[in-house]
Amino acid sequence: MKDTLVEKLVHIADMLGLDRETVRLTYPENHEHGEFSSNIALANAKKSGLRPHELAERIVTEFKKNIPEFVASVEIAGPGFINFKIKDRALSEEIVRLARLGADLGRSGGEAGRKIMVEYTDPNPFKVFHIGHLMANAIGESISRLVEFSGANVLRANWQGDVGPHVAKAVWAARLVKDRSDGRNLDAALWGKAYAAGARAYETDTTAKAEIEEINRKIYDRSDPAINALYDQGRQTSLDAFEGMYKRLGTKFDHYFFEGAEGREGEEIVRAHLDGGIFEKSEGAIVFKGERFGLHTRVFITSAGLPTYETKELGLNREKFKLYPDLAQSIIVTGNEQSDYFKVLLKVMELIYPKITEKTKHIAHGILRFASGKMSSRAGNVIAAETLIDEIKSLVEKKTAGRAFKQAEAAEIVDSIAVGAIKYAILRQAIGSDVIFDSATSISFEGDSGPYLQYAAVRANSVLEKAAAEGITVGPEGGLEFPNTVSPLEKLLSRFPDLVMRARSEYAPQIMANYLTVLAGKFNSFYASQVIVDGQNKLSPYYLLVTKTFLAAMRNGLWLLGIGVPKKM
RNA sequence: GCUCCCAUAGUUUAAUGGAUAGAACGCGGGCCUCCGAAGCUCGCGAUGCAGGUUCGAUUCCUGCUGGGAGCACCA
Repeated sequence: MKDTLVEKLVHIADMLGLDRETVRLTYPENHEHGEFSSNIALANAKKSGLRPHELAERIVTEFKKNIPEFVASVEIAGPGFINFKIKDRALSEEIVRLARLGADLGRSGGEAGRKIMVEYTDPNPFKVFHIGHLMANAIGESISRLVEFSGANVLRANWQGDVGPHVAKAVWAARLVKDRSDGRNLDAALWGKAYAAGARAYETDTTAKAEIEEINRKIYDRSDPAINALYDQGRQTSLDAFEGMYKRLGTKFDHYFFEGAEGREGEEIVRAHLDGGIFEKSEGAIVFKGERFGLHTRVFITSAGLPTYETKELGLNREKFKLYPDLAQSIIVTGNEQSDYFKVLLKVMELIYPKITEKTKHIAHGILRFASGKMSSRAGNVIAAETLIDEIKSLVEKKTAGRAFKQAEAAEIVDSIAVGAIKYAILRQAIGSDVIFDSATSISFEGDSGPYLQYAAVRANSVLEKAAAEGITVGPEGGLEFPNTVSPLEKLLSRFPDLVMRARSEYAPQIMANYLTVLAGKFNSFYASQVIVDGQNKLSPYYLLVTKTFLAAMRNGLWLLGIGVPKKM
């Protein structure tokens, strides 16, 4: 319906000599303003030399010459808005149409054939998978799924620092621990502690600092068998632990890139452009002077001859397009503390390989902070993702204590609710600003929360199950009885496919999160205002059809946020 | 010091330059002999300050105030 109206308005805009780019339809907040609204007359009044109201009248006159069947009325309101009201019957029929789409509701083919890589999470082996990684993962996964729904072929990528000073610090400390513990291997948590211990020693102990720097070099050139063995074991242990976390979060990566490999590729690029005016030598290091572009200077090769993160990333981004020359877009999700760094990197990339750079997009997110409670962030205190999830899990367990679940399904339900609660808290607001996660009060499972959405979906599912048990059919497509007036639920539900596209094009999961919250509220009101499953009511099959469409929208909408719908809760 | 980002009810936040700034938590009322009350329903309550652009500014521009981040061999 929206597409048909836009098409017609574009046609009229062309006829009247208006800017067709200004043709946009919005959903008015006030339902008295109809289902769709256009400000085209306001936007073009000045250029056309007419008053907004006069221009609106001309447009409406043209529009009425051939009015689409589903339109109930067209009115000019306020300063010159054109408001469209849709027939209730047409909205009901739209719900029938959406119901037929089933699991494909919201999918479109606009980006079919496009290959898009999304890089996110990026934890470093030897260090803990912390809540920053959790946040990046939630956002990156949701963006990946939004892109996937538009028909593109998404390649999920993970970029991990398996070499560098942080690794040397961990290996240095691990060596000492191993000497004292019968040569037993360290698990992922101990490796995380080893890193922290090594990092402290590096700051305070000059002997340790020298040893760590030597280990760093040995890791790069793999010259010491004992170090190699320790390093290989630690790397694998960390990566295995990360896989467990991805499974829990519902992410599966297609590609793992490592700094060890890309660093060598990056070095070649830097050395190849050393005399080309991009890089220069300074104090023994090779640097890029960004000041001439309004940026800052960054080191690419250290005075010790080792590549820095920037060089490794230079290799990485070329490698992505070497692997997939037909990549249409490369999206990189990181924390916003890297925003300025990325500006420098993208400038260097633009100077070296402009075509790749055009297709590369950096998305920056904020950090997860805690207002109060035992997880409130103290300086230098890194919170493991697992700690947060377990904390929320225990809250969920308390909350669900009164519910009778089978032992086997209880664990799955609690995990689904806990992860859903955390993901929703991250995705409900605009990417880029910090998420304030108050572990004392804000993890309520009421109102604006993941569990609220899951609850509405579970409830809808239980209604449908009851109908099936009572043998009431869900909206037979021929001879379905429609109500005279449609509820706000159907109106909102009909926007779902359009909202998915908007969330995708703006890289904004929060558009979906917000929409689902309002939608769930409308369903809850719908549910409260009449009995849906009622063998005596001729409208019951229609109500069930609306419920079915609602559930499909919730399932797909929550899936786009990376949140599952439990069977019960 | 320089650069970037942010500022909306008590709190956490939404709003492709548009109409009466939308929610949630909290607070105060009402609703379970009816499909799951983790729900529904009614009420109170907000655009940091000063200018500018515009028919129209939470949104764009300038300054100020307050907060966060980054700025040479870390990632």
